[in-house]
Amino acid sequence: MTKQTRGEDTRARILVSAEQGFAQTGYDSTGVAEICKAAGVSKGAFYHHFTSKEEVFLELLDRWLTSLDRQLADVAASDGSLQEVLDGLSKMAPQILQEAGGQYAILLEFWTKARSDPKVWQSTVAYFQRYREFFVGLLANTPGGGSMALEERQAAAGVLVAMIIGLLLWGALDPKAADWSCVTRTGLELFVRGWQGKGLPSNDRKGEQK
Amino acid sequence: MTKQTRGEDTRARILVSAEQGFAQTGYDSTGVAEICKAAGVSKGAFYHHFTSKEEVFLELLDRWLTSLDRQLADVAASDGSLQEVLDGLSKMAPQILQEAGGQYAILLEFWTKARSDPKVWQSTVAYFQRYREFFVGLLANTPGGGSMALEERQAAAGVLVAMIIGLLLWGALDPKAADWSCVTRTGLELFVRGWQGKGLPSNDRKGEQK
DNA sequence: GATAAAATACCGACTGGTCGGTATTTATTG
DNA sequence: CAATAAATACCGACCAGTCGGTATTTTATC
Repeated sequence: MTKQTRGEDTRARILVSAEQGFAQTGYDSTGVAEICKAAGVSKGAFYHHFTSKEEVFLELLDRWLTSLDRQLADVAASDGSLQEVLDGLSKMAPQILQEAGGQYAILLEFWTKARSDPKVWQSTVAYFQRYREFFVGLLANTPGGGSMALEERQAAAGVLVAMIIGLLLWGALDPKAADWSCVTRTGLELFVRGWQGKGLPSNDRKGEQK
Repeated sequence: MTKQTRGEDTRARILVSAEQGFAQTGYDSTGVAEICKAAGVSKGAFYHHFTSKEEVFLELLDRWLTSLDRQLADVAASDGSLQEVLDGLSKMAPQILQEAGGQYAILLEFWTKARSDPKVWQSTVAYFQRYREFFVGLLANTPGGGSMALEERQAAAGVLVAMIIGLLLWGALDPKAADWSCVTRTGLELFVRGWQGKGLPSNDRKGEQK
């Protein structure tokens, strides 16, 4: 093993162990010593590759966001309709939510730390927004969606993102509380139906009561 | 001031300061000394009234859940329809979300700590479920809702709760990102429309009518 | 291609400071 | 003079980060 690859390997092992630690017990309660032990590496090696524990965290966040961007770009490039994209999301759901119980639990850590760390906050909030804007664009392509006021589309897109956030959080916290992929599918279905019925003034103003 | 009232006052001040601290900077980064200082109280007083920092946290959680139960009971007792209840929620939203940026930020702390503390986890998860079950009951009272399979109602109720969770989290994290009461209203509207259109195979299969 | 020099990867004992919690003392009330 | 409430000084565990030193690989020189 050449020197360089060895170094890269060590670095990678540290990142993996840190991610596991953060995901399982949180940033604060995961000590550097612990990470090192799990990675089979000394503290010296740790601080050889990273200047601080926080730097490790930020790199993990960065990697996560990058992969997210890639996924988003993929979906956006496919140029599908709302229905298609949400169907796609539906299909991705089981896999993502599967991981949510395990590795994706680090999501919670990102959101938690966003409160105290401005850098993390900015990144976190920014990708919420990015997702929302993405959906705003999508909604404009639905029948009647183009004529909708921007605010309405923004609000609806916000709802969608909030729903996804909620599902991820709840799913990560309590994977066995429900069949999450089923709930996700239902949520997206309801959303689409609600949105498509929005133009029509039918059932809302006077219609039902019970 | 009698001895007893003095004690109660001290105790209350500690709780308030602790809540503020936890909400603003999180459980871990809020030291006991800090809480005491904010409350204008000594460490001795703190440990006179509480056996540990964690006990304070659990009491705050307990109070929060109790008040939540009360609200839930109120709404349930009113025996309203889905529409009415969600309208009620819509009206409560501005107030709650107002506080979300400030005091309700402690919600995040509860959810965070739920990951590492089994007690907190149990409580947290339990009230998610309780809320969901509440909505399941409500959904049964909608036109056509009674005939719906239990799983469908559960999934839909889960969606609703997830949406609310997402809105609270996002709203607490970034109060200025949107007009949250508007987004909430939109979300509930979309949900109701989506749910009421659910029985009918209308919009997506073939034509449309109601 | 041998050898010296430099750079890189790594080790682990140690430190400085933080923080939850305790022990002891002092004040206040009934 | 009890007994409760509150203040102060202090302890010990823990932990992020440091530092002096070693081992291994690469580069330079002849």
